[in-house]
Amino acid sequence: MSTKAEENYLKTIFKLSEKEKDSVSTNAIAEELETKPSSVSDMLKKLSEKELINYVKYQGVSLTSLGHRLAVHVIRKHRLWEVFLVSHLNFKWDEVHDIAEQLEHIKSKSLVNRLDAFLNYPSYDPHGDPIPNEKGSFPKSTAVTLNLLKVKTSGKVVAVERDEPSFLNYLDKIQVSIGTHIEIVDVNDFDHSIDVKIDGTLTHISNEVAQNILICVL
Amino acid sequence: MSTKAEENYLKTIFKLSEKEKDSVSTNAIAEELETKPSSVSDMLKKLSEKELINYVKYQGVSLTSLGHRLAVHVIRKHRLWEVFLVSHLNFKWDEVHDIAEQLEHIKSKSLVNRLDAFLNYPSYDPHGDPIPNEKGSFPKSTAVTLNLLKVKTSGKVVAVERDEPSFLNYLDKIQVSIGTHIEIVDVNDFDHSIDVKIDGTLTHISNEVAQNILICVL
DNA sequence: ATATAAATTTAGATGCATCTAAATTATAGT
DNA sequence: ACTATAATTTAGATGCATCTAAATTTATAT
Repeated sequence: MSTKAEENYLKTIFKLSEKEKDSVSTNAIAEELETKPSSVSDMLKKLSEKELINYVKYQGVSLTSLGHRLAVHVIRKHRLWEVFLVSHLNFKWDEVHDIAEQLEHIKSKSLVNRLDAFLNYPSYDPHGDPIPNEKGSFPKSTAVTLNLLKVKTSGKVVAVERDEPSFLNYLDKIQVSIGTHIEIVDVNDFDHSIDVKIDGTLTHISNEVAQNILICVL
Repeated sequence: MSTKAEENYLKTIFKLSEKEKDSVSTNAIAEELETKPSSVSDMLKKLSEKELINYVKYQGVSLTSLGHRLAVHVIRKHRLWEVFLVSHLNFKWDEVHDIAEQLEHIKSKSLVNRLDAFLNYPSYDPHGDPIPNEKGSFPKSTAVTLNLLKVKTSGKVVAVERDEPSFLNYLDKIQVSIGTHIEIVDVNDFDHSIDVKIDGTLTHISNEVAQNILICVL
């Protein structure tokens, strides 16, 4: 049986593995989990003994297939609970992350799958993140981040890559949500910020924000 | 902030306080929580320092008003989640206790109250146990345990006092559920077992089982 | 009233998850 | 190739929740 801390480490390693090529570094994990590298070392040793990660000292880590399965299962639970909180308890999309962080660790063979059925097998959570099915496979998506689009192209927001209320509240303010249509009007070569048209109104968006908005080009 | 273990101790002390007159003993808590009396002593010291219980060494404990509030709040969460599991996720009444034991520890200012609203402010959980409202007050009930009824009296099952699947499955088998009408046909003076009529069919019930079925006399 | 039994607490240990400080290993620049 | 710096690991400590074994207090029974 896995502890809450172990599950959080696996989730983090999974997340970092998507960006970084092969192996994930101790420091990267420490930063993501807001803990000390020495604590990470301790935990990596334990996860390695449980055969949840491949770990060679000083060389970084990767998930074993067992670890990968567990990580995906925790992510599945997190995202399904987020759907429940938003669609049935009327939470806003910036309020659900912290609660889902707790709910994702509830252990029950049937709870997740019944919740999934109750919610009608959703494919995406309120932030547009894909929800793996019971077998662990994710729905396919061909989205690109907003900062990569060329002038005059346009598309629909399908997901955002950050959960912090500060980010989500900013999106609310500039009227960006899942499904919003965005057109690139101009790209600033200096700071890579962009001018976009959202619902007919012109808005200026920094590169950092654009990097965290996923677009499906039409 | 209270830990899971602390909350479980408070819940247990609350439960035992209902039966026992004034104070609850260390051994009683240990037995209920399936732990050692020495572990209980340790925890009582901590709960006392946090002013959640009144504790005098060797004299047993009682909840302070702060401890009482916290215990009732955890019970509220437990019972609301049970309602959700049965009425929306189609769990059976013998399957929900263990999951609710985990869900009751989720911390969020608004989650409980939103769940309460979503469920339409239920007054009783699937086992007939009263659900305290946001302020902590329980719905009134005038029920008595089945073993106390006289021959020829009858009433409706309003609650059961145990959560174990073995007990609940037995009730399912003899067709007893919340709302079932029961009539006392005969009382056996020797072992205090009773003959009852349930839905027209005669059934023999042991005193121990009868002690755990709550009846509202008609 | 006092010995014996029962209940309770203390002392000392364990496992988990974390920390700080120190030691070790890897990496990058010249 | 060598050294400075960065990354990582080890050593040793802390707090939590638990345990066993031993000591202490309370209750009981003659």
